[in-house]
Amino acid sequence: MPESYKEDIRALKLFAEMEEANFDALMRGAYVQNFPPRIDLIHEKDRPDFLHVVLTGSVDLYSSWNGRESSMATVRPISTFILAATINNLPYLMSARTMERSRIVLLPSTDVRQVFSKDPAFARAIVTELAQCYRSVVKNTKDLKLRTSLERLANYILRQQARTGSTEFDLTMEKRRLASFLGMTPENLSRAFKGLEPYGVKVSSNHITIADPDDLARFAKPNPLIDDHTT
Amino acid sequence: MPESYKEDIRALKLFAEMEEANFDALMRGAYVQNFPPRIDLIHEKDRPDFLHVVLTGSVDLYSSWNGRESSMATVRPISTFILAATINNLPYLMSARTMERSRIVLLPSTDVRQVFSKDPAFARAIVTELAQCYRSVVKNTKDLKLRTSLERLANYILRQQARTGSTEFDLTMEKRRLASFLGMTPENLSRAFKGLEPYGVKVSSNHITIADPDDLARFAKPNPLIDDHTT
DNA sequence: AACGGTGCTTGATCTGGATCAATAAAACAG
DNA sequence: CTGTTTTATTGATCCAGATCAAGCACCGTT
Repeated sequence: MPESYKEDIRALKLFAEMEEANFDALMRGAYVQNFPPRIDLIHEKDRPDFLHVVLTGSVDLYSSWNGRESSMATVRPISTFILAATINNLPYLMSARTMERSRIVLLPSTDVRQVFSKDPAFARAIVTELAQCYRSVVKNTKDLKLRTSLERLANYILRQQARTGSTEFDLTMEKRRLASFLGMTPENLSRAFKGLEPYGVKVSSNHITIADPDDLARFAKPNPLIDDHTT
Repeated sequence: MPESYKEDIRALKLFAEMEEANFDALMRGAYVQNFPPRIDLIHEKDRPDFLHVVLTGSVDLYSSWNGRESSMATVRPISTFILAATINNLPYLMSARTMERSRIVLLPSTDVRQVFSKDPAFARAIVTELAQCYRSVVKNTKDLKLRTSLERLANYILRQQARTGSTEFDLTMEKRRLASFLGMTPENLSRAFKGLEPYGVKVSSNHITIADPDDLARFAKPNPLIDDHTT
């Protein structure tokens, strides 16, 4: 594996503090792979053979039941998925597919578990990471249970504004996937965008413009305990 | 603190493997408290002063936004809440109140974090615990996004059957709280119970009887990746 | 027993969002 | 480029579930 990839991975908080020797051991079994768009990487119920690290591109985590399907989260560079299954050696709860052309590192699960059990710094880093993941899912559940779909969309737009630091941005995923992620149908997302026009949200194709963020925020009532995914 | 409580706590997987000295240090700062029903223990947004351990009774974790409220989970003996906030020293995402008379141990967060950073066995146990918590919330999200309210209720009843090992049992919480937990209104829960009658579910007051579990399961289509909260 | 409070149920109505259907607009393959 | 497939939009309709409004059962208090 190219040295520069290793540096990218080592830069992650998760791997930053661990012992050099252990990191090397992890990297020895690792390999990189490039995937085209819409390729299934893992499938729920499978056993966690590898811990995945997204270097470029993006990955959609989704779940299915009884013929229905729902997008659960998007993984963007540089970060890992799905850590919890790997650590506890239990079946994946979600499937993963590339959203675009993506470069992904595969770390054998057995290696990860082995290093985890002998490197305290790595174990502690995993704790922090998992705690953050847990908190993100809780926030997402609050979003789903406490808000209407229009409110969820409004807050999603405000989060994107915060992320990009601009009142104008492009959607990072196709609308049907955004709809699924927000727990609604594509038709309804279309109408929801219309429903936010009175609050100054303009949509053309996948480009969003927010005329007056304060106006939108008065409607959306964003809350760090739901919308700030950094804490 | 009575010695027997310490033993109860030590019996938890979370504390079982840690060094004696560290466990003692944790227990030195700990104290037990008895709470009447419906007492608020912690409030979302507060800082995590204590890791809580429920010894007896039960605790409801709930969240609020914009005047709305929703039950997120129930904590039963013997287990801890809310670990993630304590470890990362970040504000609680959920509030907690006793559902009935409850005995609860309070462990100062600073002690927990201190022991966490010097006891590898404890750190590893926390990883396992957090990974499990994470997976539970993901399962809950799948339940919410992939199922109708009737299906959620049907699967909830089947989970209770599995938990109690009997086709007859009493609901462990009042119906209004169950409704909130399942993401519906009390009125709708009432009607949902009626809607399950054709599948052999009998309800009288808070007592549930399942005439034919297979019949109910054919409708509910339970799935371990959503309904088995032990893995 | 009478009282007031709270939670549960039931009916009537309303509405947010899903579904169905049709068209338009992209994205893609050959 | 052309035809094909997928996605997005829009309108019409439908339905699950929320809300509103009584009435009822239960429960602890006096």
